[in-house]
Parts: sequence; structure tokens; C-alpha cells
Amino acid sequence: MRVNQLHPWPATVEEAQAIQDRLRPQVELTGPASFGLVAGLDVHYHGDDRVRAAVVVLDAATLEVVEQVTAEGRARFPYVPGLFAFRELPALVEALERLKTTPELLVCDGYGVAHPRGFGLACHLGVLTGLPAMGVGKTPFVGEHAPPEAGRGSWTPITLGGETVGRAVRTREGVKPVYVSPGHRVSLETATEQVLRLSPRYRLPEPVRHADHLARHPA
DNA sequence: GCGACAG
DNA sequence: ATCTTGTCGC
Repeated sequence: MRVNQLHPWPATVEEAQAIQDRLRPQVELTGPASFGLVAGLDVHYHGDDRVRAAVVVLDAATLEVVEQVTAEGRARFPYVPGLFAFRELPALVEALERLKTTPELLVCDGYGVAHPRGFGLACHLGVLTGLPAMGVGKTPFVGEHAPPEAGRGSWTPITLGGETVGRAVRTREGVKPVYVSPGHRVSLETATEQVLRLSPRYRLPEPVRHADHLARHPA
């Protein structure tokens, strides 16, 4: 698929933050409610700064793999909480460009608008591709939330500065919740519905599990 | 000031 | 993220 050209690469924390602040107004929090093809994205780190990005496209109805690609690269930015996207973006964009199919939803390993400046990795990828995108985090990052009830499907809001920016969603009975937030062109309601639909069996959504596996053990 | 902080 | 064994449970 075609991805917008990457903006000039930031050399400092201030420049990276400025890019986030400049792109943030482009984020849309409404969009389609259902999707035919859904992509999971993940990045594996190895060595000092080597990264391998993986994108796996699934049929949303059957959860069968339709296409999978990887891309190798280097992390071109230090790890700074809140600027995490700048480590993974180049490799993920390169992998997306290798896709023959065009997914209708990107499920990212990380956060969307539940972010210190309201512009996490899922927002960044959504804006660059123009596709609906959502973030699924494995650990709490920003804001406040109460633990959801133990049953699968229960959730509680994640609030930040009085705003609801995401949800802690229980995808498996009695297992730690995942932290869901919209990235681009999806509502929080749809993101919640999708994470549950895509996680019929494990804590993490199938597309992300496939991407994680592929990034670690490339074909 | 200090610690904590998506992956 | 990564460095790492065994163990419990479905």
C-alpha cells in the first residue's frame, strides 16, 4: 500500500514533540464501525539498535492470515516515554509499503490518543496512512482508571485531565486488561468492540499476536 | 528535587 | 524491548 512520505526526521526531543503537536489536529475520532481486513503491527528489537517490523493482515471475519510482511532497520531515535513512536515508525512504514493488500484498520502495539500530548504511535500511523488506527497497550501509561470487573468484555474508562481518552478492557476472564485508545478515524466505542472481536481467545488481539510472532521469528 | 514513564 | 527456567493450568 501507499504511505505518505515521512516528515523530516527529528534530531531532538523538542523537534519530535513539535511534529506530534503539528500532526495532532489531523486526528479524527469517528469513522467506520466494521472492517474487512485488519492489520496487526509490532516491532522486535535485537542488538543495540536493530529493529524488525512486522505487519500481518487478517480477514476480520475469519481471523485467517491474508498477508504478512517484515522490514529491517535501525532505531533512529532514543527511547523516550511519549516519543516511543519515533523508534518504530520508519520500519513500520517500510513494512506497510510492502503490503500488496490495503488493510482497513491498523491495530498497533502501544497507545493512540491516551498519550501525554494526545498523539501516540497509533495516531501517528493513522495520520500517515490515512487509515483507521487504534492502539492496544499492555501496561498502563497515562491517566487514571479503575480495574475493570473480572469478566471478559468488562471495561473502565481511562481519564486524563478530565477527558476520557481510552479504556482498560478485559479481553480474557481474570487476566490483566489491555489498554485501548483510538488512534485515527475510529471511535473509542468501535475500538473497544474491535479489540474484543479480535481477541476471542488470548489477552492480545490476534493481529498483534501474529505480528509479534513474525517480528521475532521471521519466515 | 525525585521518581515514574507505551516499547 | 531485552537478559532467562521451571512450573502451573487449560
